[in-house]
Amino acid sequence: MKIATYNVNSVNARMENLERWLKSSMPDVVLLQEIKCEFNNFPLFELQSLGYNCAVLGQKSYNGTAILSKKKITVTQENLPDFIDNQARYLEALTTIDNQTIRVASVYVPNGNPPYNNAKDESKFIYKLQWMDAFLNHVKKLATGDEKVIIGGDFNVIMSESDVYDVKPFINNALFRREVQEKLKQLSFVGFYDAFRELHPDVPGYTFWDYIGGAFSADRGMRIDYMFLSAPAADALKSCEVNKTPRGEDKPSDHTPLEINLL
DNA sequence: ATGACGGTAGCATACCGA
Repeated sequence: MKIATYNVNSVNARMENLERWLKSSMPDVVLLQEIKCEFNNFPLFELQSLGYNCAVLGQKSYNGTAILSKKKITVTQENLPDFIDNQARYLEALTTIDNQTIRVASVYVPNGNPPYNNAKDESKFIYKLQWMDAFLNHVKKLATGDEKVIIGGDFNVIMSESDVYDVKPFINNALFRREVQEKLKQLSFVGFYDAFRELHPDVPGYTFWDYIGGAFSADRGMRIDYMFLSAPAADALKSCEVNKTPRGEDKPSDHTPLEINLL
Protein backbone atom coordinates (compact mmCIF):
# COMPACT_ATOMS: atom_id res chain seq x y z
CA MET A 1 0.00 0.00 0.00
CA LYS A 2 1.07 3.53 -0.75
CA ILE A 3 0.71 6.42 1.69
CA ALA A 4 1.73 10.01 1.05
CA THR A 5 1.88 13.33 2.85
CA TYR A 6 1.56 16.64 1.02
CA ASN A 7 1.39 20.23 2.27
CA VAL A 8 -0.65 21.71 -0.59
CA ASN A 9 -0.65 25.38 0.49
CA SER A 10 -4.41 25.75 -0.21
CA VAL A 11 -6.25 22.74 -1.56
CA ASN A 12 -8.49 24.89 -3.74
CA ALA A 13 -5.60 26.80 -5.31
CA ARG A 14 -3.83 23.47 -5.87
CA MET A 15 -6.62 21.31 -7.35
CA GLU A 16 -5.12 20.90 -10.84
CA ASN A 17 -1.72 20.09 -9.38
CA LEU A 18 -3.22 17.75 -6.78
CA GLU A 19 -5.37 15.90 -9.33
CA ARG A 20 -2.42 15.39 -11.69
CA TRP A 21 -0.32 13.98 -8.85
CA LEU A 22 -3.10 11.69 -7.54
CA LYS A 23 -3.66 10.25 -11.01
CA SER A 24 0.02 9.56 -11.65
CA SER A 25 1.13 8.49 -8.15
CA MET A 26 -2.10 6.69 -7.14
CA PRO A 27 -1.61 6.66 -3.36
CA ASP A 28 -4.09 4.66 -1.28
CA VAL A 29 -3.97 7.19 1.56
CA VAL A 30 -3.03 10.89 1.51
CA LEU A 31 -2.32 13.19 4.44
CA LEU A 32 -2.89 16.82 3.48
CA GLN A 33 -1.83 19.95 5.32
CA GLU A 34 -2.57 23.66 4.85
CA ILE A 35 -5.84 23.06 3.02
CA LYS A 36 -6.74 26.65 4.04
CA CYS A 37 -10.50 26.18 3.93
CA GLU A 38 -13.44 25.06 6.00
CA PHE A 39 -15.26 21.83 5.25
CA ASN A 40 -17.97 23.50 3.18
CA ASN A 41 -15.35 24.90 0.79
CA PHE A 42 -13.36 21.65 0.59
CA PRO A 43 -13.34 20.11 -2.94
CA LEU A 44 -15.16 17.02 -1.70
CA PHE A 45 -16.92 15.98 -4.89
CA GLU A 46 -13.82 16.40 -7.05
CA LEU A 47 -11.78 14.18 -4.74
CA GLN A 48 -14.61 11.65 -4.38
CA SER A 49 -14.81 11.41 -8.16
CA LEU A 50 -11.09 10.60 -8.12
CA GLY A 51 -11.91 7.69 -5.84
CA TYR A 52 -11.13 9.08 -2.40
CA ASN A 53 -13.08 9.22 0.82
CA CYS A 54 -12.26 12.39 2.74
CA ALA A 55 -11.95 13.35 6.38
CA VAL A 56 -11.51 17.10 6.85
CA LEU A 57 -10.45 19.25 9.79
CA GLY A 58 -10.87 22.62 8.17
CA GLN A 59 -10.20 26.23 9.06
CA LYS A 60 -10.85 29.44 7.20
CA SER A 61 -7.79 31.01 5.50
CA TYR A 62 -5.07 29.24 7.44
CA ASN A 63 -3.92 25.76 8.44
CA GLY A 64 -6.37 22.86 8.06
CA THR A 65 -5.63 19.17 7.60
CA ALA A 66 -7.35 16.35 5.75
CA ILE A 67 -7.02 12.61 5.18
CA LEU A 68 -7.93 10.95 1.89
CA SER A 69 -8.31 7.20 1.52
CA LYS A 70 -9.45 4.79 -1.18
CA LYS A 71 -11.25 2.97 1.64
CA LYS A 72 -13.56 3.98 4.47
CA ILE A 73 -12.12 6.44 7.00
CA THR A 74 -12.94 6.38 10.72
CA VAL A 75 -11.80 9.58 12.43
CA THR A 76 -10.28 8.89 15.87
CA GLN A 77 -9.05 12.35 16.86
CA GLU A 78 -9.64 15.93 15.75
CA ASN A 79 -7.13 18.36 17.24
CA LEU A 80 -4.82 17.29 20.07
CA PRO A 81 -6.38 16.05 23.32
CA ASP A 82 -5.80 18.08 26.50
CA PHE A 83 -4.74 21.14 24.50
CA ILE A 84 -6.92 24.13 23.72
CA ASP A 85 -6.22 25.08 20.13
CA ASN A 86 -8.08 27.36 17.76
CA GLN A 87 -5.94 26.24 14.81
CA ALA A 88 -6.69 23.07 12.80
CA ARG A 89 -3.41 21.13 12.86
CA TYR A 90 -4.03 17.50 13.83
CA LEU A 91 -6.33 14.87 12.34
CA GLU A 92 -6.10 11.14 13.05
CA ALA A 93 -8.03 8.21 11.61
CA LEU A 94 -8.21 4.49 10.95
CA THR A 95 -8.51 3.05 7.48
CA THR A 96 -8.16 -0.47 6.12
CA ILE A 97 -6.09 -1.04 2.97
CA ASP A 98 -5.36 -4.52 1.58
CA ASN A 99 -7.11 -6.00 4.65
CA GLN A 100 -4.68 -4.20 6.94
CA THR A 101 -5.96 -1.57 9.35
CA ILE A 102 -3.59 1.35 9.75
CA ARG A 103 -3.76 4.40 11.98
CA VAL A 104 -2.73 7.59 10.22
CA ALA A 105 -2.30 11.15 11.45
CA SER A 106 -2.00 14.30 9.36
CA VAL A 107 0.11 16.81 11.24
CA TYR A 108 0.84 20.50 10.70
CA VAL A 109 3.24 21.74 13.37
CA PRO A 110 3.21 25.54 13.91
CA ASN A 111 5.92 27.52 12.14
CA GLY A 112 6.93 29.36 15.32
CA ASN A 113 8.66 32.38 13.88
CA PRO A 114 9.73 34.78 15.12
CA PRO A 115 11.64 32.98 17.88
CA TYR A 116 13.21 34.80 20.84
CA ASN A 117 13.77 38.27 19.55
CA ASN A 118 14.79 40.34 22.54
CA ALA A 119 11.82 42.48 23.48
CA LYS A 120 9.76 41.35 20.50
CA ASP A 121 6.78 39.05 20.71
CA GLU A 122 7.80 35.42 21.11
CA SER A 123 4.29 34.04 21.52
CA LYS A 124 4.40 32.14 18.24
CA PHE A 125 7.49 30.24 19.28
CA ILE A 126 6.01 29.45 22.69
CA TYR A 127 2.85 28.20 20.96
CA LYS A 128 5.01 25.92 18.80
CA LEU A 129 6.77 24.45 21.85
CA GLN A 130 3.50 23.92 23.72
CA TRP A 131 1.86 22.42 20.66
CA MET A 132 4.73 19.96 20.20
CA ASP A 133 4.53 18.98 23.88
CA ALA A 134 0.82 18.19 23.53
CA PHE A 135 1.52 16.31 20.30
CA LEU A 136 4.25 14.18 21.92
CA ASN A 137 2.05 13.47 24.94
CA HIS A 138 -0.62 12.12 22.63
CA VAL A 139 1.38 10.16 20.07
CA LYS A 140 3.65 8.44 22.58
CA LYS A 141 0.56 6.42 23.54
CA LEU A 142 0.24 5.26 19.91
CA ALA A 143 3.73 3.78 19.62
CA THR A 144 3.14 0.76 21.83
CA GLY A 145 1.34 -2.33 20.64
CA ASP A 146 1.23 -4.04 17.29
CA GLU A 147 -0.65 -1.37 15.37
CA LYS A 148 0.74 0.07 12.14
CA VAL A 149 0.82 3.82 12.83
CA ILE A 150 1.89 6.42 10.28
CA ILE A 151 2.27 9.98 11.50
CA GLY A 152 2.98 12.22 8.57
CA GLY A 153 2.99 15.87 7.77
CA ASP A 154 4.72 19.20 7.79
CA PHE A 155 6.66 19.27 11.06
CA ASN A 156 8.34 22.62 10.48
CA VAL A 157 11.55 21.30 12.04
CA ILE A 158 14.93 20.95 10.34
CA MET A 159 16.40 18.07 12.31
CA SER A 160 20.07 18.51 11.43
CA GLU A 161 22.52 20.38 9.23
CA SER A 162 22.14 17.77 6.50
CA ASP A 163 18.44 18.58 6.22
CA VAL A 164 18.94 22.09 4.83
CA TYR A 165 20.92 23.63 1.96
CA ASP A 166 22.74 26.03 4.29
CA VAL A 167 22.50 26.41 8.05
CA LYS A 168 23.67 30.00 8.29
CA PRO A 169 20.35 31.69 7.45
CA PHE A 170 18.60 29.39 9.98
CA ILE A 171 20.82 29.66 13.05
CA ASN A 172 18.16 31.43 15.12
CA ASN A 173 15.16 30.33 13.06
CA ALA A 174 12.21 28.61 14.79
CA LEU A 175 12.61 25.66 12.37
CA PHE A 176 16.20 25.04 13.40
CA ARG A 177 16.25 25.86 17.11
CA ARG A 178 17.62 23.18 19.39
CA GLU A 179 14.41 23.15 21.46
CA VAL A 180 12.26 21.98 18.53
CA GLN A 181 14.89 19.59 17.21
CA GLU A 182 15.05 17.92 20.60
CA LYS A 183 11.28 17.66 20.84
CA LEU A 184 11.03 15.97 17.44
CA LYS A 185 13.87 13.61 18.36
CA GLN A 186 11.71 12.41 21.24
CA LEU A 187 9.54 10.70 18.64
CA SER A 188 12.35 8.20 18.12
CA PHE A 189 12.75 7.74 21.89
CA VAL A 190 9.10 6.67 22.17
CA GLY A 191 9.40 4.24 19.27
CA PHE A 192 8.77 6.03 15.97
CA TYR A 193 11.04 5.70 12.94
CA ASP A 194 11.82 8.45 10.44
CA ALA A 195 10.89 6.56 7.25
CA PHE A 196 13.03 8.58 4.88
CA ARG A 197 16.17 8.45 7.02
CA GLU A 198 15.74 4.72 7.66
CA LEU A 199 16.15 4.07 3.94
CA HIS A 200 18.26 7.07 2.85
CA PRO A 201 20.80 7.98 5.54
CA ASP A 202 22.89 10.13 3.22
CA VAL A 203 20.41 11.77 0.83
CA PRO A 204 19.22 15.33 1.55
CA GLY A 205 15.55 14.50 0.94
CA TYR A 206 14.34 18.06 0.75
CA THR A 207 10.54 18.42 0.71
CA PHE A 208 10.26 22.22 0.66
CA TRP A 209 11.75 24.95 -1.51
CA ASP A 210 10.85 28.60 -1.01
CA TYR A 211 9.00 30.33 -3.85
CA ILE A 212 11.52 33.14 -3.63
CA GLY A 213 14.68 33.50 -5.65
CA GLY A 214 14.53 30.33 -7.74
CA ALA A 215 15.14 28.14 -4.71
CA PHE A 216 13.80 24.99 -6.41
CA SER A 217 15.95 25.17 -9.55
CA ALA A 218 18.99 25.91 -7.37
CA ASP A 219 17.94 23.10 -4.97
CA ARG A 220 18.05 25.42 -1.97
CA GLY A 221 15.60 23.28 -0.03
CA MET A 222 14.92 21.83 3.37
CA ARG A 223 13.57 18.56 4.75
CA ILE A 224 10.65 19.51 6.98
CA ASP A 225 7.98 17.00 5.93
CA TYR A 226 8.28 13.59 7.56
CA MET A 227 6.59 10.21 7.89
CA PHE A 228 7.09 8.65 11.31
CA LEU A 229 6.29 4.95 11.63
CA SER A 230 5.54 2.71 14.59
CA ALA A 231 7.72 -0.43 14.73
CA PRO A 232 5.15 -2.68 12.98
CA ALA A 233 4.81 -0.11 10.19
CA ALA A 234 8.59 0.33 9.95
CA ASP A 235 8.98 -3.44 9.62
CA ALA A 236 6.68 -3.30 6.59
CA LEU A 237 8.45 -0.30 4.98
CA LYS A 238 9.44 -1.05 1.38
CA SER A 239 10.28 2.41 0.05
CA CYS A 240 10.17 6.09 0.93
CA GLU A 241 10.72 8.74 -1.72
CA VAL A 242 10.28 12.47 -2.21
CA ASN A 243 8.24 13.01 -5.38
CA LYS A 244 9.70 16.22 -6.78
CA THR A 245 7.53 16.31 -9.90
CA PRO A 246 4.64 18.41 -8.49
CA ARG A 247 7.09 21.06 -7.22
CA GLY A 248 8.40 21.58 -10.76
CA GLU A 249 4.99 22.13 -12.36
CA ASP A 250 3.05 25.36 -12.92
CA LYS A 251 1.47 26.94 -9.84
CA PRO A 252 3.05 24.49 -7.39
CA SER A 253 2.84 24.30 -3.64
CA ASP A 254 6.14 25.25 -2.03
CA HIS A 255 6.18 21.69 -0.58
CA THR A 256 6.21 18.43 -2.54
CA PRO A 257 4.79 14.99 -1.63
CA LEU A 258 6.64 12.42 0.47
CA GLU A 259 5.53 8.89 -0.40
CA ILE A 260 6.00 5.50 1.27
CA ASN A 261 5.17 1.96 0.23
CA LEU A 262 4.35 -0.64 2.87
CA LEU A 263 4.25 -4.40 2.37
C1' DA B 1 15.42 44.06 10.10
C1' DT B 2 13.40 43.64 5.48
C1' DG B 3 11.96 41.67 1.22
C1' DA B 4 11.64 38.24 -2.33
C1' DC B 5 6.59 35.05 -3.67
C1' DG B 6 2.21 33.20 -3.14
C1' DG B 7 -2.37 32.38 -0.74
C1' DT B 8 -6.55 34.34 1.73
C1' DA B 9 -9.90 37.91 2.93
C1' DG B 10 -12.13 41.10 0.52
C1' DC B 11 -11.36 45.39 -2.31
C1' DA B 12 -6.40 47.99 -0.39
C1' DT B 13 -3.66 46.18 1.96
C1' DA B 14 -2.64 43.19 6.09
C1' DC B 15 -1.51 38.76 7.74
C1' DC B 16 0.78 34.40 7.28
C1' DG B 17 4.35 31.29 5.88
C1' DA B 18 9.65 28.82 6.38
